[in-house]
Amino acid sequence: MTSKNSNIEHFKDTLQAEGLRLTSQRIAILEDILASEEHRECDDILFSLRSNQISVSRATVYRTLEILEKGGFVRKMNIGDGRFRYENKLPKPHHDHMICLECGRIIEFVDQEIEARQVHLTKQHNFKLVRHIHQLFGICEDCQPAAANKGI
Amino acid sequence: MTSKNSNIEHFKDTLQAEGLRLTSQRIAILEDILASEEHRECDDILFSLRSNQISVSRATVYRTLEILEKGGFVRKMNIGDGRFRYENKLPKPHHDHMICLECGRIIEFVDQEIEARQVHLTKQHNFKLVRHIHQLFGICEDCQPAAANKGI
DNA sequence: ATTTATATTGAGACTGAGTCTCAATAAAGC
DNA sequence: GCTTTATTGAGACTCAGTCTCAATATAAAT
Repeated sequence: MTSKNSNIEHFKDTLQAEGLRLTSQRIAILEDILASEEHRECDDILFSLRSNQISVSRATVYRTLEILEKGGFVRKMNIGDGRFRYENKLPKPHHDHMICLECGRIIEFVDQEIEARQVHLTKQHNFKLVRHIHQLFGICEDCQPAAANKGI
Repeated sequence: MTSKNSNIEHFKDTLQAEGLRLTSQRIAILEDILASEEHRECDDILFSLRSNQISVSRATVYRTLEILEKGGFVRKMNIGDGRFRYENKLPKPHHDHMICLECGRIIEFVDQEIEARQVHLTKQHNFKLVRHIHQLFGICEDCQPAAANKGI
């Protein structure tokens, strides 16, 4: 609980620095995200809150996710299916994602060689690298038998 | 013109193989895409056609882009801003993109080391790699003075 | 503890990219 | 040319996400 409370404290500081207020909805949303290791979309978070008897509007979830993203609490990601996913960013070092086209499972990966090549390549073009997206789409181990049956 | 005609022939074959028809709209859309090296969204293509006195509906552009993508004539890409871009894929080897956050300019790149690492990493997870997205976001050479003024 | 100023919330209207419907039209094969 | 059936265009529709605004809640001041 100590680390959870320290996260809430950190959040409170972030809000104060922006002249924003600490509300019960914002705390509930942050706690829900801290308690999950998944890459969830807005409605997943909304339904998770509801399953804990916490009623928050969809608009507030979106608004809070934006604040959390800016504060570095949450990572917003786009896997190209038209909906954004959000993951708890706090305990995690940088990583990218493998995404199973069959089941949607997300596997995290990092590779220092790739990271280094990115820096090298952008320098070559005198391009100032700010962030990157690297997503590997395919079929995860568990889905390969099923995918083979469908002829994929 | 020979290569253009051969592309149209190739398109015709692709359509026939699927029981689809060669229409003036489909040809016009393909020709417009073949004539451009840019990464354009649907409306860019629509307006480009209109500027050549060719009237096609937005629905037909979307429908044709889907056929062209499946046939390997066009690459559909998502840079995370909510709109898909389409690029002429025919003359090009595989590449990924650097995207300027200031001006939207897109620089293409390839790196064999990165390609090899992707294969290696997915093998480690027994993940069957189908395709990937690798996008480097930042500030291009031309925009760096302007971006510096804004404090980026 | 009350009051005050103002940030936040919820409900639902709205937006915008992209998809779908369906009657009218146009390819393709005969 | 005739017939069959794929295609088109116009606009309705979808869906994720944003915006509006009156009602409410927070934080600071008193």
